[in-house]
Amino acid sequence: MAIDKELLKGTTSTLVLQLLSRKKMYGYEIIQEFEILSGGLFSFKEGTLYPVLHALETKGYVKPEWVGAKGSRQRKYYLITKSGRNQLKSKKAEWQRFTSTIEKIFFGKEALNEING
Amino acid sequence: MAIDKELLKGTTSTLVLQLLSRKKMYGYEIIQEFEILSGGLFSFKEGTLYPVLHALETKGYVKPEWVGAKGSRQRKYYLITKSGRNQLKSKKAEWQRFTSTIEKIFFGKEALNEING
DNA sequence: TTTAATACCTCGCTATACTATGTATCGTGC
DNA sequence: GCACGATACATAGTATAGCGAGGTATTAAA
Repeated sequence: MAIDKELLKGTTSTLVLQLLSRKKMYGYEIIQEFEILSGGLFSFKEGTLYPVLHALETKGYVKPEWVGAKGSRQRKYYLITKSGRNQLKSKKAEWQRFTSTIEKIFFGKEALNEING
Repeated sequence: MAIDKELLKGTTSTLVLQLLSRKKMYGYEIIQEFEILSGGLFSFKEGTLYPVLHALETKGYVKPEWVGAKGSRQRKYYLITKSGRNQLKSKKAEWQRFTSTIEKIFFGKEALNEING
């Protein structure tokens, strides 16, 4: 298995990193944004997202930043790190290798993004 | 989650059905064929494939057929059923919806197979 | 005859995503 | 003022996929 087998199970962490690569966001905001971006096709549940964010933090890919006036609602914003950007780039490349291969098997042709890209 | 969440975890069953849609095959042969088709990018382990084949059989998507002269090596060939072909078609469509969405998020464009296909 | 490849199988482990639940703040309507 | 839904964080328990490790047996090659 030259490709990370985890890719088979999910792209959750990579999707989260992708969103954070554009702007810092807080958990609840990420959940809503995915709902919109996917056109309702899929959504992240809280029980999925928060542990993922904590795991990304542990690995040093994101850094949290509490924002909010004292005594008011606190929002935990996450910022992607340099290491996180490297990880994102690597995982997206892996995604393309994986999907290219699946497309070839499913539809009997080279992946279009290799022909055209 | 309008899309089957299982897709996030794996495309294994669908890949197996895809191979069986072309010709009947036996387990060990499927493992070797995937190794070749994926160019060594990934492979199915026996601990994964055999349970998958049994699950597909339980669902009625494939039917087993023992082949081999009496007293000689027996090979358990699997044949895809009509129901299995319907499932395959449905799952491949689901795969395309899913990857289109991910591509859009990752690379900020409509999936190429929608633009060109 | 020993070894590697072929060919089938199952048990237990790990990791992911989900459900359910808990806590607390904020905005709106009455 | 307060009830209620939306916002915002979090964790515990559950289900399941894929894998590692092990088992059995046949066949071919050294």
